[in-house]
Amino acid sequence: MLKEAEKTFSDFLEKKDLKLTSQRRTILRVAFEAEGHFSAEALLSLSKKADSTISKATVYRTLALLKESQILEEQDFGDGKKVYERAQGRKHHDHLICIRCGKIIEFENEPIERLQNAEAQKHRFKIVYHSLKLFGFCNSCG
Amino acid sequence: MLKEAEKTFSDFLEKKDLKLTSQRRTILRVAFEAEGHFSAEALLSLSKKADSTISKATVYRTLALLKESQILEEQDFGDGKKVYERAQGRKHHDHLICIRCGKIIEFENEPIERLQNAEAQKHRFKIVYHSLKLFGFCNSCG
DNA sequence: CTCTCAATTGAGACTAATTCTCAACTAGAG
DNA sequence: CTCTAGTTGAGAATTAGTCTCAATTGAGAG
Ligand SMILES: [Zn+2]
Ligand SMILES: [Zn+2]
Ligand SMILES: [Zn+2]
Ligand SMILES: [Zn+2]
Repeated sequence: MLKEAEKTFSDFLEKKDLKLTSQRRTILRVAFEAEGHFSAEALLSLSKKADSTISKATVYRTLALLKESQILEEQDFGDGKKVYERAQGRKHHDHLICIRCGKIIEFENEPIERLQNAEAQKHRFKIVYHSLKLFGFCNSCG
Repeated sequence: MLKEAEKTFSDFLEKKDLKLTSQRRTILRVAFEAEGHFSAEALLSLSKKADSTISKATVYRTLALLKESQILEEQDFGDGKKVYERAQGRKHHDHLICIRCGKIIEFENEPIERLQNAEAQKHRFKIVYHSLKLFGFCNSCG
């Protein structure tokens, strides 16, 4: 999993004449070890544990590259900071977000995806990406 | 339309022991005259034309109240600032957003709404609100 | 291995949307 | 009219994210 992502990332960087630095390598690895959805701030803090000299600017810059290479995906759950999650090698999914406890539930729903495409077609619109978020109360917070 | 909203707003304020001030009245009226999706900044600028003493803080505070009373709905189309649109008296809809020209297309899709509810039920989750945004290229930007 | 240089980095300044503070002001009940 | 809790404007504060720039480094050429 990580190996594949490293390959994807180095190919991506090479294609853009960018360099695979030790900082970029570290941040990618740390992002892969992080579970679920993590913020830039959390990634910075975890990355510093592996290499205390890694800076905020580099984490943000690297996140942009990981997003562009589709290794990570950016999500905005509406709490003022963006979060990221692994995308490469995973199926697309959407989210249920509990507005009381913050719990995130992921789901895959092919029929919805198909209807979204049909709706876009109706407007002669080409979807590049989409975001479906259902906010409310989870089972425990109901 | 505006009359109904004024009634909703004054009832809402009364129920919360808040006052219907001239600033709040002005901002509500200006929001109703504004077409489509507008930012807090745009609403401030329009409100100042009606009453030059209205401040940024009051616009933000009033927007929060209009949102809470469900007269307006807040949207985040991902360009760094939130936008608002009339909600009272309108049907729920979701959005197609062109990532080249910024055009917003609204659509209503009952089957998708039903599938969302079914998906939530599957997780014993109570939806309070949701957001479905399809980003891509519109007809003209294709 | 060394040279070279464009790409990269860390530190911290900066940006911009939104929120907060507080003293002066006012809606509206009585 | 009076009283007072709620409201206001001005600008400071907050904060996620971006930018600047001098020093550093990856990696291809020799
Ligand atoms: Zn989806
Ligand atoms: Zn997810
Ligand atoms: Zn919807
Ligand atoms: Zn809309």
